[in-house]
Amino acid sequence: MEYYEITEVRKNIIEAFGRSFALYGLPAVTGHIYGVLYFAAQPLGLEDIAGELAVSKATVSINIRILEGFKCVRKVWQKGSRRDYYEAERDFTKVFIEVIRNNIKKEVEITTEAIDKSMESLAGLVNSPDKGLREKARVDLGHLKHLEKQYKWYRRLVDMFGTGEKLWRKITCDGD
Amino acid sequence: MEYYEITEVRKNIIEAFGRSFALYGLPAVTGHIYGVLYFAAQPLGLEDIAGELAVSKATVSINIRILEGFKCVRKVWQKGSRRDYYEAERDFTKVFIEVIRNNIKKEVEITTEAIDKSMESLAGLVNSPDKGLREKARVDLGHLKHLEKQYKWYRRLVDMFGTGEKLWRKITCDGD
DNA sequence: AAATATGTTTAGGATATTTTAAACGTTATA
DNA sequence: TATAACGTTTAAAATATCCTAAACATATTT
Repeated sequence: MEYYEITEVRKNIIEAFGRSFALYGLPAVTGHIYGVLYFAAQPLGLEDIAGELAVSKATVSINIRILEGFKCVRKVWQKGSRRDYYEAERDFTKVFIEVIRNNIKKEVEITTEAIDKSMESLAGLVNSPDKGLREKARVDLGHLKHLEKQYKWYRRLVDMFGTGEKLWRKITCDGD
Repeated sequence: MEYYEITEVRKNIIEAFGRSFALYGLPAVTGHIYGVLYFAAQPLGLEDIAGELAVSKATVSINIRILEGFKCVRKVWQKGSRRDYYEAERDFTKVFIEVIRNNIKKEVEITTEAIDKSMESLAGLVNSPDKGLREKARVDLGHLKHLEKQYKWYRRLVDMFGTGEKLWRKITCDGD
C-alpha cells in the first residue's frame, strides 16, 4: 500500500502499452510485459514479471518470446543465476521500426507466395480455346502483375527498414 | 464450373489479403472484402460482396466501414441506383501509408492520454516528505518524460505520413 | 399510405484466442 | 544419483471476438 500511487501511475502506462500493441495484432499482455520491463530498474526474471502482472509463468514465457522476436526486449545474462532475465528496449524508434519491418516481411511472404501459385494456374489459361475463359484469365493476369510490381516496392521497403535505421531516423526526425 | 480455375486463382489472393490484414489487427474478412473489390471489374454493392464471400450482409456492412476508415476502399455513386457501391484503392503505397498512419495516430492518442494522467498523479509525489516515495516518483517521472519525448517524434511521423506521401514515396522508391 | 429496397444495429450463438495448471524436459546442485 | 530450479509444452477452461438472423430505421417507389 505504501507506493500505491506509483503503481497506479505505472498501471496507466502499462495498460496503454497493452492497447498499443494490440493495434499491431499482438495480445495485450505483450504490451503489459513490455511496460513492466520499461519501468524496471534492473532486468527481471519470468516469475518477477508474472508476479507484477498476476498472470501465469506460462503466459509470460510465451509472450516474452514474441517480444524478443520483435526486438522489444532482450534477454540478458545475470552472473551466477540460471534464470533468464529480460530488459526492455527503451528506444521507441527501434521498436517501431522492428514491428513494422516484421509485418511487412510477413505480408510480402504471404502475398508473393499466393501470387506465384496463382500465376502458375493462369499461365495455362491465357491461351485457352474458350474465349470467355481466356479473356478473364488475361484480366486477372494483369491484376497479378500489378500486384507483383507493388510488392517489389514493398520488398525494397523492408530492405530499407532492415539496413537504414539511421537514414530513416534522419529523414523523419532531423530535430533530435 | 466454367471458370473454376479463375475463381481458384482469386481465392488464393483473397486469402492472402485476409492474412495480411490480420497482421495489422484487423479481422480477416476485411482482407477478403478488399480482395473481392481488388479483382472486381466494376464497383460492387454490399450484397454482391456478401454473395461472393458467402458471408452475411451485416458482416460486409461492418467491415467495409473499417476499410473505408483506412481508405482501402471508396464508396462510389452509381447513377440510377440507391445502393452503396464500393471500389478498391489499388495503389498499395496509399493503403500501406494509411494503415500505418492510422495506427500511429491511435497509438499516440492512447499513450499521451495515459502519460498526461500519470504526470498529474506524479506531480504531487515528487515533493513528498516520504523519502522512498519521493525518489520512486522521481525515477518514474524521468521515464515519463523520456516517453513524452519519444511520442513527440511519433507525432511528427504522423504529420509526415499525413501530408508527405509523395515525399515518402520518393525517398523509399526512387526507382519508379 | 403501403410496400419495397436498402444499410445498420443488436443479441445470441459459433468460433478462435488466450490463459492456466499440471506435466515435462533439462540442467545444476547437493 | 536424487533433488531442486528453471523454462516450455499441452490440453482444457475462460474469455474475447466474430458472424449471423432478425429487428429496425430510412428512404423510395407504387
